[in-house]
Parts: sequence; C-alpha cells; structure tokens
Amino acid sequence: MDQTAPKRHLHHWQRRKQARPGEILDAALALFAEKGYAAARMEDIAVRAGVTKGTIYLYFQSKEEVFKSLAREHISQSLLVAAEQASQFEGSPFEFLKVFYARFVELVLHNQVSVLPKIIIGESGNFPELARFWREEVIEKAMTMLSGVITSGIARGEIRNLPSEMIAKLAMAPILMCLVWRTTFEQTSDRGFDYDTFLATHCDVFFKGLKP
Amino acid sequence: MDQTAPKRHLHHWQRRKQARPGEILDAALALFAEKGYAAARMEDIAVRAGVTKGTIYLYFQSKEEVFKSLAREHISQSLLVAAEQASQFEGSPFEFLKVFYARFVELVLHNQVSVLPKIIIGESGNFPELARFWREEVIEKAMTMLSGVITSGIARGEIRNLPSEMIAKLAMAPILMCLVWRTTFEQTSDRGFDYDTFLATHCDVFFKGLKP
Amino acid sequence: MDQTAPKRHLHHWQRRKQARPGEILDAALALFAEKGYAAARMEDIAVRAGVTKGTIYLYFQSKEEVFKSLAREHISQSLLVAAEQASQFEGSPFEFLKVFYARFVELVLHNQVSVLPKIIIGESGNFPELARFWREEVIEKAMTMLSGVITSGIARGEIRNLPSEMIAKLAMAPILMCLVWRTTFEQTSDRGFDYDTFLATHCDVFFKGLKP
Amino acid sequence: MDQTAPKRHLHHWQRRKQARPGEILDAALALFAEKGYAAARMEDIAVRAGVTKGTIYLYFQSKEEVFKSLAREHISQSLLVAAEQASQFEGSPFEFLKVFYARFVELVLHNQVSVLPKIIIGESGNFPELARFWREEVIEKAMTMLSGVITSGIARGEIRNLPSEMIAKLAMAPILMCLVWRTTFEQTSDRGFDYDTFLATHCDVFFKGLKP
DNA sequence: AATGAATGAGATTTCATTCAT
DNA sequence: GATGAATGAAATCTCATTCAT
Repeated sequence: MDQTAPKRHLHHWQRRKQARPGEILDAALALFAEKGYAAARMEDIAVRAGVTKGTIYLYFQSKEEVFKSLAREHISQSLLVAAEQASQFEGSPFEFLKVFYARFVELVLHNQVSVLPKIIIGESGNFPELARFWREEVIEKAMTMLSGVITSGIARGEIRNLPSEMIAKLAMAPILMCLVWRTTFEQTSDRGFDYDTFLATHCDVFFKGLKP
Repeated sequence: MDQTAPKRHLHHWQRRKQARPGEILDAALALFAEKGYAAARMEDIAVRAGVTKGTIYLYFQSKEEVFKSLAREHISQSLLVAAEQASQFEGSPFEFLKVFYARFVELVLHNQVSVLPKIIIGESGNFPELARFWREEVIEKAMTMLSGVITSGIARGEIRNLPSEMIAKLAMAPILMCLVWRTTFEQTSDRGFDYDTFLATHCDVFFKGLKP
Repeated sequence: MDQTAPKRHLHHWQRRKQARPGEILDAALALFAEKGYAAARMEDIAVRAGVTKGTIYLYFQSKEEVFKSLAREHISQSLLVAAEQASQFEGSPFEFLKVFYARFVELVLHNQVSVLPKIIIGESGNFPELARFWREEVIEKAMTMLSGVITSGIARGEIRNLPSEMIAKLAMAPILMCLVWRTTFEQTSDRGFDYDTFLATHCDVFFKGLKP
Repeated sequence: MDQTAPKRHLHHWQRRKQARPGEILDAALALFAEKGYAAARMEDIAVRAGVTKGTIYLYFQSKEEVFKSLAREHISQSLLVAAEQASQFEGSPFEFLKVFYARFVELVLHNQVSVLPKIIIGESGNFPELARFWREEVIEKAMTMLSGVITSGIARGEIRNLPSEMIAKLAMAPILMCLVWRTTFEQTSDRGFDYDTFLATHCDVFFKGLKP
C-alpha cells in the first residue's frame, strides 16, 4: 500500500518493521551459538529479539529458514567484503597476510559472527547443504584469494615454489584454531588465549618457512 | 576383576552384558556425530546398537549420561595412549612431530573418534563441563607434551628461541583443520582433501620456520 | 488486580485464560478420584477439560503440580469458609453440630470435592507433604473448631466433662465414614447408604451420650 | 514329581518354595501401602521379598493378580476369624463391643494388615470388583455380625429401639477413623493419636447414648 | 503488524512382562 | 525353581507452528 508516497519521513515503527528481520537474526545467532540449533527455542529467540514467537513467523517461514538465512546473510557483510577488496592487493604477500590476520581479529574474532563457523560445524550433519554453501562461498573463496596471493608471491620470488593451495590452507589453520578456541573453550578457561601473539608468532614462523 | 573365580563358562547374556555398553557407545558416537546431540534419537542409537530403546537404560541413566560417557571414555584409548608413550621420546623434535602427525592420521583421523571433537565443539554450549574436561584432559595434555618437546628442541639448539606454548598451539592448528575438514566438509565436497600432503607441506614449512 | 484499567473488552482468549486453570483442575479432580494419581493420564484430563495435552502445561509445570494445586486450592472454598463463619457461633453445641453435619452433607458430600479426602488417603505415601498439609489445614482446623464448641458446651453445663479433643474426633468419625462410603463403596453397592438418617441417628445417640 | 513320597522331611528350599508366595504378598502389601498400586514396582516388591522380578511370575500371573490375591487372602486370617468366633457371643452387647474394639486394636491396628483398607480406598476406582469384594466379604459381614449383637441387645432391653444397621455403622466409624489416621496421617504427625483412649471415650459416650 | 493461547507430533523415559539360560 | 537381560507399549513433557483477535 501507499507505494507511491515519498518515503522521506518513516515513522518509528516503520523503521522497526524493516529492522525486525535483522534483530531476529541477531538473536538467533546468539542462541544458536549458545545452545546449538535444536536446543535453541523459538520462544527464546523471540524474547531476545524483543518480540513474541508469532512475530518471527511473519518474517521467516520456519526455524530452519531462520537458521539458513542466518548462515547465508552474515557472510557477505564481514568476511567477503574484506576479502574482495583485498583481492586487488598488490605488493608483498607477507604484508597482505599480516593485514588479513589483523582484519580477521578485528572484524570477525571479536564479533558476534565468530560463532557462525561453530554453528556450521555442529550442524553440518543436519544441514549438509549449508556446509556445502559455506565451503563454497566462504572457505573456497577465501582459499582462492589466498592462493592467488601466494601464487603471485611465488612469481615474485618471495615465496618458495610450494603448492599454493596447500599453503593457503596452512594459512587458514591458525584462524580456525582461534575461532574454535574462542567459541568453544574460552568460556571454561581461566587462562586467556592471546590471539594477537599467537598470530604474530605464526607469521614469524610461517613467513620464515615460506621464504626461499 | 574376576579375582574370585575361574568361571570359564559365562552365560551367553553375561558376555553380552559386558559388551553392550561399548556397543551402545559406538552407536551413539556415530549418531551424535551425524546429527548432533539433540537430533540423535535414542531409538536410532538403540537400533544401530542392535537393541531396543529400553536396553540403553539398563546401562545408562539418561541420554545425557550416554553422551558424557562417550566424551569421557573414548579419549584415553586413542589419543592419550599414543601421547603418553610418545612423551618419553628422545631425539629430534622434528622427528617427533613427524611421528606425531603420522600417528594422528593413522589412529584418529581415519577412525570413528575423529568425530568427537566436532561433537564437543557443537555441544560446548549445552555441556560446558565437557568442554572443560576436554580442554583439560585432551588439549592441554597434548599441549604440555608438545611444549616439552619444543622446549627441549630449543635447548638442543635445533629450534629458535620462541615461546614454546605458542609453537605447540601452532603445531596443533593443522590437526584441528584436518579434523574439521574431515567431519564437516568432506562429505559435501567433490575434491578430496589430501591430508598427508597437507601435513607434509606443513612440516616442510613449519620446520624450516622453526630452525635458527 | 485490574487496578490499572477499565479494559472493558477482554479478548475471547483472555477470558479463557482465566477460566482454564479452574477447568483443568476440575477435570483433574474427577480423574484422580476415578483412577488415582498414577493411573490418571494427562491426556484424559486434557480431554475432559476440553483442551489438549499441551495446554495443561501452559498453566501447570507438571502432573505433580496439577495434583498439588488441586489438593491445596479446593479446600478454602468449601470446607474452611463454612468452618470459619461457624466458628463465631454462639448457642447450643448440639445445634451447632446439627448445622455442621447438614452443611457437610450439602456442601461436601454431594459435591465433587468429596473425592479429595479419598485421593489424599490413597496418595499419602507418595505425597507425604500433602498429607501433612491436609492434616494441618483441614483436619486440625476442623478439630480445633469442634473442640472449641465442645469446650464451651462443657462450660455451659450442656456436655459432660470429657476430653474435648477426643469428642471432636468422635464427632468427625461419622463424617469420614460418609466420605469413604460415598467415594469407595457406593458405586459397587446396590443398596444405598442413607447419609441423612445415618447422621441423624448419630446425633441422637451422640448427643444423648454427651449430656450430663 | 515325587508325590508319593512321605513328606516328613522337607528340604530347606522346599519350605522356601511353599513360603515364597506368602513372602511375596507380604512384600507387596508393604509396597502397595507405601506407594499405592501403580507406583509400586515389581522390582521393588521382588527385592523386598528377597527374590528377583522373574520369580514373582512363577507364583502370580501378573501384578494385578498379586494385588487381588493380597486383598483377598489377608482377610480371612485376621478379621474374619475374630469376627466369626465372636458371632457366637452371648451376653451384654456392650461387653461384646469392648472386646471387639480391643481385638481390633490388637490384631489389626498394630499389624501390617491395617494398610489394606487404605489400599482398597485408594484403588477402588481401578479395581471396583475388589471394592465390591471387600464391602461384601469384610464390611457387610462385620455389619451383619454387629447388627445381630445390637438387635439382641435391643431384645434384651439393654439398648434403645433404634435401627440396628445404623448403630452397627456408627460402631464402625471410629474404627475407620483409627485406620485412616494410622495409615495416612500418623507418619507426618508429631503428636500421637491415642487410639486406646479414643476408643474408650467412644465406648463411654456411645454406650450411654444407646441405653434406654 | 503483532500477539499469545492452543495444538499435536514426537521425544525421552519407565516398567510390567518374557524367556533363554 | 530361579535368574536377569531384553523388550516395547505407554506415559509425561516439549516445542515448532498456527490462527483468531
């Protein structure tokens, strides 16, 4: 209705209306991370989103749909945006990796989205198509990007001639470790995990190991 | 046990009675890995174990108890046995790590137990005490062992003077990557993940990076 | 309640929401009386209350909670209200007892609540705290009230000097007999039990026995 | 087998064999009284009887059969024996009643069987035929006996001309009260119930009320 | 658009009963 | 005669989903 009207002055509740799906997904993200897909109740998600159960069904067909939206939406914003803009990078692959890790710590690790991989891991059995989606859309895109950087690094003579795909995977391993530690073991651990030092040490060893 | 008697002729069902819990745990391991804790039905576990629902309750108080037994029992056998016997290792730390990775591939990665970490990750929110147990009993023991090897490697002058705990974590990262890949992404992937080459490449780069 | 507002137009389901717990308790009363606590199925209670299983759990945490509510709620309305207003009675203790028995026949015996004592008796082993509650809240209150009337009757010279507590218990015995007969033996009996004549004969004999 | 043999020297286990059903019924009596029919588990009954679950089924077809045996067997021994021998009583009806109450206290009230009426009350809904059986075999026989005594008392001019059946019921009421108190409220009560004084006071009042 | 009472399929768990030993 | 492992029907309880308001 009223589609012709100038939308300059949105009422408060109109802004809410558009914000709702996002609020629900945020709530769902938190609860899926906390309890896993099955143990997260729609009621709890609703309460955390500040609505009632029924409202969720105005925006999503089912719990499964909430979950799938979540796993799909949240990617492009953080990881891929960063990744793509970085794909045009020109310069030292080591410099690139340092920035890449720094971005990861800043944008992902200390962010709500860091729980998504954990969710994907836990529910890969029940939602194989999501596992596939993530592998294709997130992991392999990241791998391709890293492979490209590695390959160009080899071409530039800065990196030994090693299979670039494997190197890309090795570059990802510490990131996975950070994510798993943060979302799985950090809460029950007394000693903290110094992610920055960990990644810095990795760079030190990894870069030295890669050089010709 | 069995200190009292020869008792050569155990009844058929006495032999079963001793075998049952193990059979049930094996079935549960498979199903929890496949579907996660919540989505795995007791009935399915029973069927896979070749019994009926009620039988499980002769040996375990509840589904939760099955899960906890599972997560606790299955450790010592595979990982820790290997780890401990290796802790008396004398020689090059690089040699040790190579053996360690080979053992891991052989005993864990291509074995049912490889799904346990995945389960722990997925259910850490619902069973925080298990996450803690795993961190303390599995991860930190492995870390301590690796730290020791690294430290002695540094003392022997074969490894640069770097924080050995961080190095130990870096040594674990590729293992985590293998486990996650195998249990989460392998089934929906067309191209295989060549774990051996991956770990070999890791050794190549990692060892070179560690040397003085 | 309702202090805040006029709210003249309650929704249909708001009215139901207030009525539901009572409807469920009535249904539960009937079924617990008929089959006992354990043999009464939640489904049957629901059907008799005109709802489905799940609905009961919107209002009560568990079957046990339904039972406890039942045993606690239903008292004050019938027995205690009558008892308390009678506690201010002034006049002949015999007159009082006659009215008391008449009230009992009218308000309790030919009423749903008459099954509650039977339920308490049958389940006292499983719910000892309820047996205690009933003894304290129903029986002992009634006894205290009757004792008071007897004592004042003795003071007035209308009753022999006998231990008033025992007399109170003797005054309750025929009531218990009526309740047990009605709820336990009446359905399988061909000849009826004439409660009015029974209590009248009791009064005849009891009163004559009490007089000096 | 061996039916022809002289049975003078029964083996120990043969005596057990014959004792078993009784031991099981005793155990069942205790458990039914404690928890009611439904909540009493066959396993618990077996354990208390010192046998295993399966053994019960050698002597009884089902749980229901155990219950029915129990409710039927235990009568003749205690109540009816006493009742019948008393039915030939000649003399003062008051004397008779005193002896009757004394016997009740001695043989029933401080005996395991005192829980039977409680069980019958609690399970009358599920086992109406047992309620009928008890009414016919226990209550009405007792009533008939008491009625006879009362009637003869009226004939002898010792009791006013009142409906003897009602008087018989009134004579039973305090007995019911004792039974219910003992089996339902005694365990959760701090003050004891002085059954002897209670019945003595009853006799005092009751007898005076009956006299012409 | 939002609510929340109601539903009912489906899960866990219990326990009377069976039967091979 | 006795055992006790195994069964499976049946109960309680949960929660995603619907729909009248």
